Amino acid sequence: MKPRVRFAPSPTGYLHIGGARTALFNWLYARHTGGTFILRIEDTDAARNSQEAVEVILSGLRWLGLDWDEGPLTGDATGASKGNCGPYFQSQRKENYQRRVEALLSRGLAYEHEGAVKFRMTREPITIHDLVVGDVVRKLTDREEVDPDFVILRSDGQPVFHLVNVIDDLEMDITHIIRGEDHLSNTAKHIALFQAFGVKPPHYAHIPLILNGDGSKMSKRDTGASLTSYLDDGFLPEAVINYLCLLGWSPKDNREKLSRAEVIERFDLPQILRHNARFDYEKLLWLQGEYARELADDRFYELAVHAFAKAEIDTNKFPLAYVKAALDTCKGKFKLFSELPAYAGFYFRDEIIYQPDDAKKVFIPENKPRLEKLRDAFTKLSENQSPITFDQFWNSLSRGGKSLMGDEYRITEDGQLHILSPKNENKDFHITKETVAKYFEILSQKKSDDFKYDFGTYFYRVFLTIRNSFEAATLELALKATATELGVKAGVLIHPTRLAVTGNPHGPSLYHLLEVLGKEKSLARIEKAFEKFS
RNA sequence: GACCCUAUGGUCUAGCGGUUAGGACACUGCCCUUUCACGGCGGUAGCCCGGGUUCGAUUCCCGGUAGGGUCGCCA
Repeated sequence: MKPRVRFAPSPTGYLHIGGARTALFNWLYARHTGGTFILRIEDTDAARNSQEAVEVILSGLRWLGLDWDEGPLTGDATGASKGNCGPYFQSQRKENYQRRVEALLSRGLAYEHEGAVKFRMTREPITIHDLVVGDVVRKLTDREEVDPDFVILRSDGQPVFHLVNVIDDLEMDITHIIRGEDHLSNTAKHIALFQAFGVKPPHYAHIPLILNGDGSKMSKRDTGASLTSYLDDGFLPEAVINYLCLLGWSPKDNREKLSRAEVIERFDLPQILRHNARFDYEKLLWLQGEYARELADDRFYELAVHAFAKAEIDTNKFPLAYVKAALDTCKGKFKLFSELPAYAGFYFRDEIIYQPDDAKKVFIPENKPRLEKLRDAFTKLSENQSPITFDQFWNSLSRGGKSLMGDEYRITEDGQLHILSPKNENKDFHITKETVAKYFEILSQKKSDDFKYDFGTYFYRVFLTIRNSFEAATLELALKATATELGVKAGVLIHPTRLAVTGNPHGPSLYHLLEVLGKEKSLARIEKAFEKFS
């Protein structure tokens, strides 16, 4: 018999990233084995559930490309579905539960208690044969020793999770239950229920949980907990899928970037890891960059236009060829589509918006390994020569002219510790607006010393208008020649020009963006910038 | 409190009774480079602790510690 697996979320209004991975692993197992992937909505808590909340789940799974073979087609609990084991909403399966509970009652396996119905739970330890964790012997806890029985029907007549979960898995012929490890302890109850119904329990596979970057439990409020946030931030579903595969599962051959088909081929339950994994946003971002770079043009344009639209930039007002040419200069240069409006908005805006200076700051909290090292060192010193201040600590690091890690340190007045990377005077590659302002100044001085014309007018008119062609290659040659003529490095011309035209010290290739932007716009912006800066 | 799971650099992981403990992200040095990004070549950093088994333990066993989960008329 082919495996039948299911993803059974509760519609709470959002899809947890951990839930998405549970869905993914179920889906992968079904696709790998040629089995069936079922989506079931556990909406027993009527007060909390809504059609919108179900839609969030459906759209999330669709975005990830996790198609289900059986399950609802819309968020409407009474609406259409596919598959022979419906309905796939628990709110529509009440009679089944009632019937099953009555059977248990009549056989003395359950009993009424204060208006509710409780299941007579065995007091013996139950062994769970888990495909990931191995055999687990679950004993009763001290509280359960007092009363091992648990409620299966509330006093208001509503069935409880443990009951409905088991009944549906039973009636839907689920063969493998792949779910989060948070259910491992509960599994003993479920096995006991299956046995009470006279059925052999399905196979279990409990997968490790996803934790926050700091190792704490990822809860609803944590950033990145909701799948929707990845869609909103402009992530690609293939990047998210790939990353999720790598959390708690390994192809075991050092591959990191795997296509969907490759994962389906390799995926199996025994390779699932047994320990929880922390969510590493940086690594996801890396994969995002990998996939973003190799996006097919059509899809790239579509996503880019959408990203601009979200930032209220209407690219449709521009000729299609212009939009495409503009976007071509950006491809492979950014990772998240949410970055695009700030990165390339200058192509489509009349006014230049001077973007905030995003030069990298070397501030200790972003530098965890070192921070921990420093903390260790500080702790040791504090223990040995207490009391010690941060100043003394720093002095000890600097003793003999060498710092601990070969870097310079500085402690500010508020006690914050900063690391200053060694300065390299030969490098001016980290362009900030400050640097650019300096270049403007150099250019202004050139004007008074060497030229009798207004510099901005002179240089840019000559450089940009005298040429017949306004093409990237020509522009590059002309600019470099002019720099030589002026006796300055090319960067002294390049960076002010970039800032003038784009409003950003970083961006696409200057020559290419000038070509796309065109002579008129480029010149107008340059002149305006000279008024502003010089 | 009880029960259950887990433990390889900062993070995700590969691996093995004898290895120079491998890869990726991040960090970092150099090269390339107009910036950003990409790419190339390097670097820092790891087997949680204590016992036991063994000629030998990161690997097997036990204990501790730490992290996570569960013990609901939530799911």
